[in-house]
Amino acid sequence: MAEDTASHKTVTTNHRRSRTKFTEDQLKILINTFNQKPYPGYATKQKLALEINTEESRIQIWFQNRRARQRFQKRPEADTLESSQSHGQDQPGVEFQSREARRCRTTYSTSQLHTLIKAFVKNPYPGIDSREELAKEIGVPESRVQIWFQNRRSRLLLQRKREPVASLEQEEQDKIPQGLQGTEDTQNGTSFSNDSHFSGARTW
DNA sequence: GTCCTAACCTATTCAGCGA
DNA sequence: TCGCTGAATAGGTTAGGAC
Repeated sequence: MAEDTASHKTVTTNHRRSRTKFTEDQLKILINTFNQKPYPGYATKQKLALEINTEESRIQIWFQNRRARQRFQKRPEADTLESSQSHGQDQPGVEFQSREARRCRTTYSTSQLHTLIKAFVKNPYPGIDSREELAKEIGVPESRVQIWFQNRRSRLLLQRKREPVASLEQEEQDKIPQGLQGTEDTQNGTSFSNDSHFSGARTW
C-alpha cells in the first residue's frame, strides 16, 4: 500500500488485510488437503484452521486461489485433451453431490442489520479495520461482515440494472454518493452509481 | 522490474428460512 | 411455494513482498 503518497489526509491504512505468510509446514498441510479435497466443507476448513493455527476465512481464500491457479495451469491442455475428470471438478453442479456441508446460515437480528446497513450507506467498501470494528460491534466474525457487504453490493447492482430509475431515487434518499466520496476506503473513487459499475477498474 | 500469490472484487448459483 | 438473503463458486484484478 502506498496510499500516503496520494494524500496526506489522516486516512488510516484502512484497506486490505495484511498478507498472510504461510509457513512451509502450513502449506504442506494445505496442499495435501487440497489434493484430496479441492472443495472442502466448513467442518474441514475449521479443522484445517485449527491445525495450522489460522482463520477459517484464510483457508477459504487459499482454496479459492488454489483452485483458480490449478484451472489456469490446466487450461491449455484441457482445451485439446478434453480430460473429462478435471472438467467435472470444475463444474460446481457435478461436484456438488460429494461436497461437504456448508457453514450454517447466519441469521442477523434487526439491530445487527441496522448497524450493517448504516455502515453500508456510509461506505459500501469498508476496509479491514472497519470490517473488524463492525464485526466486533455486532458480534459476528469479520468474514461474515465481508460476505454481507459482498452480497449487499451485488444485490444493489442487480436491482439498479433492473429498475434504474427507482433505484436512483432510492439512492438520492440514502445519499449514497456523498457518503462514498470521502470515506476511508476510497474504492478508486468509483461511485456506486457509476454505470461502469466499478468492475475491473479499481485502483484502491 | 518481475513473479508469485494473498486479498479482494463482481456475477452467478445454491440453499435455508420465514411469510 | 416463493422471495429474500447468507454461503459458495468461477473468473478476474490489485497489490505486498521476495527475488
